[in-house]
Amino acid sequence: MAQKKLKLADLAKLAGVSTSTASRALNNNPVIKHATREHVQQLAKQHNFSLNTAASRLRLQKTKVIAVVINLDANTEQSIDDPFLLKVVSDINQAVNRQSYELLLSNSYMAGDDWHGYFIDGRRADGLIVVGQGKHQGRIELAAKLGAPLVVWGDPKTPSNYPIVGSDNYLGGLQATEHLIAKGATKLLFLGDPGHAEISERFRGFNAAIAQSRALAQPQTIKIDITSHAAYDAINHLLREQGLNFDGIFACSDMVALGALKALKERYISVPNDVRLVGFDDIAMADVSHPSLTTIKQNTQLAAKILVDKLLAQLNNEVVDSQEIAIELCCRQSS
Amino acid sequence: MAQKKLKLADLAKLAGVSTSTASRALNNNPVIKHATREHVQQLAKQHNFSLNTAASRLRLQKTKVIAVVINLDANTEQSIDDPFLLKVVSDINQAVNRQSYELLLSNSYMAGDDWHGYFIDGRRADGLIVVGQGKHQGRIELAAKLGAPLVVWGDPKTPSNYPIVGSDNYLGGLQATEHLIAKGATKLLFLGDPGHAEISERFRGFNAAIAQSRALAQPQTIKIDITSHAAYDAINHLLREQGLNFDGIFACSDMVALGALKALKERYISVPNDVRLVGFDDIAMADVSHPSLTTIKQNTQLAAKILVDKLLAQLNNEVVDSQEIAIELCCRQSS
DNA sequence: GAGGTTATTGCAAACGTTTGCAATAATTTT
DNA sequence: AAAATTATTGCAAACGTTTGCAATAACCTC
Repeated sequence: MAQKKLKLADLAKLAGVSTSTASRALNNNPVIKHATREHVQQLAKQHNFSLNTAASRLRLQKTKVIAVVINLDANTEQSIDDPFLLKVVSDINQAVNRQSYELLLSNSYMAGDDWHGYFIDGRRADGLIVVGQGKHQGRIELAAKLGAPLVVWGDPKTPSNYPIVGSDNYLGGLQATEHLIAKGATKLLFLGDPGHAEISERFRGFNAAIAQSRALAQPQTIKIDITSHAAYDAINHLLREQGLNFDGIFACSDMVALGALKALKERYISVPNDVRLVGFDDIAMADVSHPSLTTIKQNTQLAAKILVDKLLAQLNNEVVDSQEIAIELCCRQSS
Repeated sequence: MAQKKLKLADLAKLAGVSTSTASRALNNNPVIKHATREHVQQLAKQHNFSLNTAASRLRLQKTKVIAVVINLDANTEQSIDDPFLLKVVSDINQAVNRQSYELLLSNSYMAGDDWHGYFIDGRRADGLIVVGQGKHQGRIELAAKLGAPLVVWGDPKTPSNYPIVGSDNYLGGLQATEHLIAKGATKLLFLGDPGHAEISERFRGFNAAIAQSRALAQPQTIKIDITSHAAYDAINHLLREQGLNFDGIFACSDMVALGALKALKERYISVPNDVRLVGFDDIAMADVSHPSLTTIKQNTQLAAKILVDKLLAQLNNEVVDSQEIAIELCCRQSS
């Protein structure tokens, strides 16, 4: 029970070698004789020895930690509870671990405004992954300018002094809308908040698809918070005020789509017969919903891997660029 | 741009005081004259100074970090993607931050089997919150025995040498089932995996409710992985083989319930008219689904706060017990 | 078997804080 | 105004690693 913590010097004494040798043995330094290395390592295992990372980090000046900052606008309802964001974090966690780094989960509450100071100078992490571009990029820009190794999940088309990884939102919006049109929709509705960088790209794709096509009614745009609740309310409101004056919805996220779907089903408006509906993200619920949701799938697993790779490349002093991840239309029952 | 990192000694020199004084000034040590403290702090702000946490942790022998370990059985499909678990993690994150601790997100992949060694001896964290009791408690028990400050999200009724915080699963199962019966269900079906500690309690409640009641058919139990997909398959299989031989389902989680719901809706079985359905958790989707899902709400926010409080109490050498969190029946359209 | 190489180990310094104790400066008491 | 007290500050050690360099041990070569 809770015996005194073994330090490297103790382990070395047990093995009958110096601390330096023990250190090198544990780190598989090839300069150490095979036999002694084995001996030390076996002893370490036997006594459940673990290095003091605080000391190690101090000495090495690196932490083997990557901080993930959830960067949400204070004035939006889209929260850390958003299933898609959580999925992104979870995938990043896996990717980080696979590179044997650890993940410090953080948010602006803890980190304040000077992320470089807090994480990098403070030696809390070697680099930052920022999830969520937000509407204002000030803090990210600042951290990047101060030299923080950093990579952002967001809209890759945004000009920036830091690399951004994210889906091809424009193409996603375009394909989603083309799909709606192909399925016969003529009166289109966009549901989302074009104030967000990523969503504005989806919106651009939406408009481009409509411009390409002929004989379509003027599309409607409803600006709402990116939550299912806001979508539900918005659709209810629209139906109440103006009746069913649309036959195709491109929702900026699956949660938004599902909120809209609920409002439609409650009024016995058939999806996809009366209204075709396409979402964005491909969260788990898209497939479980009934009707299942046609959506633009974001490959978060691949994105997570690329985010981490790009961050590690920066730690390695390489220069890296923004990158777009291919999206994929998942055609299901709602369209 | 990326100038040399300021260390405390440098800041002290700037302020014209010794390192000790600077240190005390930054830590608001009352022994320091008010004027000098202000001076040092203002200088620190001005130069974006941050303490090197590695050095600080080494000296103080504590990290101000809490590790959260996602503890899932290797052989189950329920994954880190489970929306409910992610919600729990997210709520813990908030609670941890509110106590000005940081959150190290981890899993068995990184931590190996000796959590005490890895996190505590390794000075990666001051304490552990284990999310998910799993089917086997070996690693948790071991860590606790070795003296790791630790608290578990799981089934509080499980006898253990460590505190467990979780919902009153028995009562939840009981109330859910009583509700199904009150709504007229007579042929009940339990959907889940009683091998899990928490779910076995829900199952016990399910059976108790049935035992209390008269004139009910023998209930069915289908053992499945805790995923919507498994539930969907199971219900489909059951309907195909035996037809509709139940009129009430208690699903062990909302994801399971939603999977079941989809299978039912695809065969035009009315929920709640033909089959009443109750889930567990109250994830965001429960409300968005159509029909919306009656469920047993787990108060994850409160639970997170309690988990953190109990952990900090342990760090303070207090002895803490397991604790049950009250659940609440959320009656919606599916029943 | 002496001289030269090479393989293996150990010494000691450094990473940047915090803090007990001693030292000094400021204030009060007599 | 000297002595006694108290309020501030500084010195130096310690936290536990890692690593450049020097030292030793082992092996070759002729």
